[in-house]
Amino acid sequence: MSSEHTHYPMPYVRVDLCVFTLMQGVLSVLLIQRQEPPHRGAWALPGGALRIDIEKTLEDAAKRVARERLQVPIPYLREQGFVGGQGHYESGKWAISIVYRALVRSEYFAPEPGKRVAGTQWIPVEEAIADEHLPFGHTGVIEAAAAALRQEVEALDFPFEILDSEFTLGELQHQSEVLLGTKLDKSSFRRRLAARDHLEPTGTMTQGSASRPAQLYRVKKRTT
Amino acid sequence: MSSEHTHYPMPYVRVDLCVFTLMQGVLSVLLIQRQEPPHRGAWALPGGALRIDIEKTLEDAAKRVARERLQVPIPYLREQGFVGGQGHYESGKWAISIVYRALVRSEYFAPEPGKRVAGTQWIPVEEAIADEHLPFGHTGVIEAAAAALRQEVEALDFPFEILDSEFTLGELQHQSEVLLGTKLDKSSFRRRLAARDHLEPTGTMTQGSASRPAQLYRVKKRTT
DNA sequence: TTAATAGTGTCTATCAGACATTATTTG
DNA sequence: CAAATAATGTCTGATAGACACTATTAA
Repeated sequence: MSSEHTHYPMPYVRVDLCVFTLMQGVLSVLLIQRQEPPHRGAWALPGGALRIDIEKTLEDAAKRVARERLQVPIPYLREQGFVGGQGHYESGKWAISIVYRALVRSEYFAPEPGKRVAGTQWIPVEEAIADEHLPFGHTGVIEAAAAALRQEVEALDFPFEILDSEFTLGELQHQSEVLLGTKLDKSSFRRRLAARDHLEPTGTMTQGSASRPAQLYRVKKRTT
Repeated sequence: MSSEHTHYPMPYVRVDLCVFTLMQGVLSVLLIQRQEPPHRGAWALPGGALRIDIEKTLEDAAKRVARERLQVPIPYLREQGFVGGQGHYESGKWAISIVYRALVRSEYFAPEPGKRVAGTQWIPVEEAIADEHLPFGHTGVIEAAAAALRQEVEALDFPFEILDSEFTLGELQHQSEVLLGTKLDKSSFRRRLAARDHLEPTGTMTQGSASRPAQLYRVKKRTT
């Protein structure tokens, strides 16, 4: 009896990135303009073929995709999910997309069109979701990824990666507000944060801020 | 310039199932004993190669895997996630597992060893998670899937699929308690349920129960 | 009657949001 | 001084859990 995995044809496997940032106070997602078919000229999530000949993990692949397509290194990668099926990428052909999610600081993450990319663009998530024309089912992917991100922020299971290593609670609150798209109450926000017990004061304060100095905090080292 | 997806070697792609049920009041997961290498003889999640030659979607693949390996049809499939990398399935080789989660009623879901399966077994989730010897990283997969399932139940975003089409609130609460592994307060459970507004009374009551008859409920049709 | 479960009401602790107040800096 | 933000306190409304109580059936 033949082994179960002998010589079945395998699908085309891609790794796609859903990279979010805050642009002018709005949660935005990074799209690239495709330089190659299918959907040449269209805007879509950055992604690329999985290269099992040169990498060992899916996360490696996601990082390489960022380097190649966007010419920047990428932190904060989280597994988002998968989509696929026959005709997912090219008509009639089988393809699977493995999707990773990221959140970056736009000051430090300046994507430049790389290999097979004609252009890059941050577009507000709400616009992206409203745009039914995104290829490869990316509209749905972005919607799901943004929901997952916002749920993290609401639970204060926060991607602290996008702040400096030391930050004030005011800065943290502001980031959260922009990510969620709503105002938060200061008192309540701090109470909830304290309950999570993930932060600790550094002992030093901000200086020269034209207002009262604020305590700086850092993320506690995990005792996992 | 060559197209981005020409002739890269692709990984072996599997679809694995994390099927849960309630056995004797304990949340349990279905394992199969492998009849083929790798890990011949070991117990692991049921799964199989993606067959792009005979199916069109990943969900189709998951359903076929259930038919072939377990000889039963499967309802309630949810996307769970992915794992993979070099050596994930066979030493040195690249493989990806697409994982679907399911919850079934053990009275109606009687798996029988199918193709390449030496045996099937329900084992309590806590035991499975404690067992570090499960191959293919399935320990972690089961842990994540059970957490996702329990989160659904806690939020009363409930897999009503595992109940009869008409059921009492007592039955529903009992199912939830077993899934979560904790007792719930009746009054509070009903209040939260009412707030969700997902159920409606059928108008008829249970009969012959040696205790007070209970109102039967059904799931409201979604107005999505 | 008792046993069993259904169904509901009440009390309380918790917690998040609203809002006020005081503190501390620069200009 | 005013303007700005930090930091904290207080009140209130919503909600979940604990618990009690009544209701309705079979045996």
